[in-house]
Amino acid sequence: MLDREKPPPTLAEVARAAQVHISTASRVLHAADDGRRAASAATAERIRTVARDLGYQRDPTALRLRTGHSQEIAVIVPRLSDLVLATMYEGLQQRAATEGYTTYVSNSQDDQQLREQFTEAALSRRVDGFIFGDATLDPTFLDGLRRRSVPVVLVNRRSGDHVSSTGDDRRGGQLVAEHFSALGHTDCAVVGGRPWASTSADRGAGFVERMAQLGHPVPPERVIQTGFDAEAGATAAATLLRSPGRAPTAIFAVNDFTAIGAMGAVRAAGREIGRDVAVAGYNDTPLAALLPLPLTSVRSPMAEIGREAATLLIRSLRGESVQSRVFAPELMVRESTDPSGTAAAGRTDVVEAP
Amino acid sequence: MLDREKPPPTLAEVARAAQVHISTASRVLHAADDGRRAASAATAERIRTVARDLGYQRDPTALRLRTGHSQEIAVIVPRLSDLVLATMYEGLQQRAATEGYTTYVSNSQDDQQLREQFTEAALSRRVDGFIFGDATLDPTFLDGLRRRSVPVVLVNRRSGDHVSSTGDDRRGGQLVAEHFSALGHTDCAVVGGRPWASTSADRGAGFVERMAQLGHPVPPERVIQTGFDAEAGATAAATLLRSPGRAPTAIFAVNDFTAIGAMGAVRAAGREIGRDVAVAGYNDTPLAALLPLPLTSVRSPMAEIGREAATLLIRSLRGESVQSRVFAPELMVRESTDPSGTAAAGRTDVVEAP
DNA sequence: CCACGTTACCCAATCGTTTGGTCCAAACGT
DNA sequence: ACGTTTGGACCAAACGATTGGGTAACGTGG
Repeated sequence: MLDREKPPPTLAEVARAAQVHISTASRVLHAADDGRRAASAATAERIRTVARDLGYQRDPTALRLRTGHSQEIAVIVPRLSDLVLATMYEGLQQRAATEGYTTYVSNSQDDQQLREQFTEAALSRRVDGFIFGDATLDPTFLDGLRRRSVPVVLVNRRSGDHVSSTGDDRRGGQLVAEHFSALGHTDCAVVGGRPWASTSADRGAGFVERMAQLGHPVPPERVIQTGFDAEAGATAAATLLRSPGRAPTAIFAVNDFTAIGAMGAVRAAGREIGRDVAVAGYNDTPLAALLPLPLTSVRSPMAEIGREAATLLIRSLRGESVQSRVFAPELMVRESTDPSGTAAAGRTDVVEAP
Repeated sequence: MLDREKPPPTLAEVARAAQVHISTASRVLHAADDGRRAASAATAERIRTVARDLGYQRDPTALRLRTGHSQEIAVIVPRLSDLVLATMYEGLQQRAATEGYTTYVSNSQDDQQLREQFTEAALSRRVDGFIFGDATLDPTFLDGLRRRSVPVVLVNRRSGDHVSSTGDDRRGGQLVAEHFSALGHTDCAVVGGRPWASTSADRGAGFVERMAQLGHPVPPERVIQTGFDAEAGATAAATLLRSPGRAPTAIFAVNDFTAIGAMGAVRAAGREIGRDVAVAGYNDTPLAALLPLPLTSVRSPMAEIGREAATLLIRSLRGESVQSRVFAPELMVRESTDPSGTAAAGRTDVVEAP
């Protein structure tokens, strides 16, 4: 119970109260050098009780100044109001906290200038390492940090050969392709995302590649990358639906928000979702299952991906060598692609990834 | 450009290079005492150029140790994956950053034990102040912090007489009541929220109170408080729709996520949203307008509310006296309550709050 | 009785800043 | 011409911890 009125007790006060030297108290309370040089059992116990009684808590600021380690991790994400990143951050923050690290987070909005600005600011605050959730496929910026030997781990998006914790996006795209194909769709489209984000790029590539293998190639003009929000999905889908020639019968949106936008556009065009046009999303956000028309989506373990990112960074801060982790996705089939529940033989719930 | 290989230059190195005493350099570079005791113009300029050339950046850790101010703000929210809180946090973090404060955030999940745990942890890290986004109407916990003279500001939810930055939730509920009443609904219900959260309590109270004034009282069993997520909205709405007697013709969900859940339940019950049952939400999240069936919702300036919370706390840290801010809401009418656009005379967009 | 290894401590330097105190010289007022 | 102010700069003591380097006291084997 710290009180702001009178400042918290210092190590010196504890030492005085226990009638020992401050250094002895330090060694006893935080036996860094495995207690070899600590005090006798009796003295140690006395120091500990005094510390407890006084409510002593080591001042982290002084510790940092002395040791040079801030025990802080900077996290940079495109937007925290993106549920996917927020969830990953929750997992990451929780893991970091249990390992004694505190995290603090900034939104780069996928803007290179803001990204650099936050990075330099964090560096000047002497953070121990970084977790980037906003990496681009072009690793130039990250390579620069590596050259300055700044510890970095990526989350959600991969880039170059930097260590990352991600879902298997290519596989996720393939799962959707297999599902669409099984439902008999031969004329498909991909909406949303950005070419420089590995998530959407890999999801799209996996989808297109598998579709081609299955004999139904997706022409380039059927891949419309407009962004990650609902609005992006709406405009892309609207474009597809009024394109010359046959409109697609199935749309793969690279995340649930673009999927929701796409569903809106489908409905606005007077088509029925699921029946006329199938729509699938990605990430299986909590909303997907609860939408007025439940959305088929690829589930990736977002919190787990976040936790792993924190673990990877902390281990690499300890000098261990670490390598990227990739998490397997699952396809969750729902009415937006399969209104009558035919594909999964009457089931509308989990379909395991192979 | 800091490099992790060789440690960044210290003030002492700058002073040596500029041939002045370290204290002179300190005063010149960070004129705390309004420059009265600083150096001559020539010396000052010399020190500044040397500092720039060496890439000097003041070590925040040493600063904190010396001054006792951490320049840090702890933020505690129920869940960062809740878009509303995430958006407020974005605004708050941004404002804090421009004022030279860094923020760090934890999820309490509305659990009192976690809340206390995070608070004590932050206190032991010597944060300068707190912003709580998870306050309960019962101010006991916050009163305790005040007694220990810990600077606190609330965001989103109010509590007791603690300083807060919130939307005018009561007024928002009234707006929805007026809208429903104008559409001819006499039989309404409220779903979602928790009795101990001022947001949902005030929204519900404002709605019920105005509805009664307008001659259509809402019976207590028509107010079902189940939580804040989509699932909560779905179960509450399902209960209402299969209740004995007449089912309500209009549902006010205390936020957009519960509204989405409620819409799902309405559809699952075979009723048409907007025509058979009107549904309104709260917060006007970006999704609301882009749903397959656009959702009527009360807009509150979330980012602005967050920014103001940061401003209030920082000003109170500076010793200024501050008071709570309440932001006016606007009703955004869309198809989920008004499918043909009659109410707003053909318009489906903004209706200003009076 | 002495040399020596242990045990159980204490001492003091150090991390990078800020800031009240001191001091000298130049400027100033009368 | 002589005290008094003041601008400009230096000195050194903090802030709260860690940690390598002493050093008494004590037991023990030769």
